[in-house]
Amino acid sequence: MLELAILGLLQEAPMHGYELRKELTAKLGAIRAAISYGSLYPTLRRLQAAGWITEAAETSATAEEVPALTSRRGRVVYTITAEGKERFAQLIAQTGPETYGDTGFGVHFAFFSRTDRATRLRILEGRRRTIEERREGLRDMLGRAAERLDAYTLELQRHGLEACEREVRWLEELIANERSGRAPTVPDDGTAGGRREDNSPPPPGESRNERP
Amino acid sequence: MLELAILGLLQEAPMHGYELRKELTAKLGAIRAAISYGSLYPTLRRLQAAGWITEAAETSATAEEVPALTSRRGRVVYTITAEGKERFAQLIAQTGPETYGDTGFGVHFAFFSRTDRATRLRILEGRRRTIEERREGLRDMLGRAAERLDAYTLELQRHGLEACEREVRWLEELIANERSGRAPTVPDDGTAGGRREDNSPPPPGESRNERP
DNA sequence: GTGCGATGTATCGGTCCGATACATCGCGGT
DNA sequence: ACCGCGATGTATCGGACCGATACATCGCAC
Repeated sequence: MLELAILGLLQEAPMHGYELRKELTAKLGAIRAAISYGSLYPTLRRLQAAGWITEAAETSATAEEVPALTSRRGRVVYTITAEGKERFAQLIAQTGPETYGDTGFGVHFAFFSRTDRATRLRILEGRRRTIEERREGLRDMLGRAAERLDAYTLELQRHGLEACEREVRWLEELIANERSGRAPTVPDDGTAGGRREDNSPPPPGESRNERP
Repeated sequence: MLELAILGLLQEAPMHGYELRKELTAKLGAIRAAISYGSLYPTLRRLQAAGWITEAAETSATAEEVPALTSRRGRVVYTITAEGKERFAQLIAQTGPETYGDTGFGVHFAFFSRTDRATRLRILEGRRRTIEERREGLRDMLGRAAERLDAYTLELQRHGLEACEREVRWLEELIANERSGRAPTVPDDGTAGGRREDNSPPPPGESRNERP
């Protein structure tokens, strides 16, 4: 999952680790708290070893006049390679069970503007199915097995059930929008008129593989 | 987290691994999908090594007449020890930052009927604070940094923000109920009259440490 | 001039997951 | 009468990710 997210972000611009973490946190803020460096750096190492990204030490730009002298450990800037872009396209298009879990779905969704519409629909529907199953499980629990659980556990289930129902409704809307070829619109937060009409996702057709 | 959940469940009855997993999944169904055996068995081993639980192989009850002959690998039943109960009480009462994360909070909440009221309040308020901070982060993002993000990411944030707002409201209700000494009541699902008036949590005072 | 918070890179131990393997039991289909 | 197959049941292994920790530099406020 981290691999996908990193590849996706580096496609927008080269970055160093710290910056990458901040962008990651911004983009995935709704999903997970913050990515740990204990995950980030080893993953960057792995991606570099695989050839998906290259790392370049940032030197003082002019020349290496004073190399020693408080050996400045410059920032390491990571850049995605052509193979990395291919890898990203492959990862973003392939959907498995983990694509529909909370984290997996969130990461995929965050890169929907780089995903073709067919895949977007596949993912949204898979997610809906997953949540519907979770919802049914909770409903069963609140029905049949209710007397085995204490009041607090029951309340937790109730709250979880409600969250499931809301998410299914949200997904329905997104799916309807996708089918009609529209951008994701805010459902209506009281003030009429959408948020902004530019920066909409690629109108139906292509999406990935615009030239570097 | 798993440690706490296992100790809590075994306090209700001795169980073998498979059963434990099912109960765990039932009790925490609203929080996480299902506990992996790859976590469960190693944790059980660890708990046993620490002396919090004991494991007893289940033999055929009558006698070991036919010991060989398709060596029946009986189920292993785990039982909590007195030290284990102490450990549970300690874990349930101690609150740290991880208590307020999604998983940590869910597990603690699921055992609220074994938690004293002061601790319940502390946890609910800590959780509220955590969610409020997440909410503020999302609001900032949707305000200041909105133009840097694409429409899909924005929509994800919006949905996350709404979830935060709902959870804060839910927590407010729970906190108010705790303060007034009432059990968690269903907010009103249309049909008047509560679900069931028995099995309410311990009225104000004691809660843990009822004799075995 | 000095402390201190933000920036920045990096490792280590530990928790938990997903895939996999293997064995038994009861039941329905043929 | 037999067979398969899904539920029950125990267990391991590699890998992903986290939290704590360490260490160094920069800019700026006091």
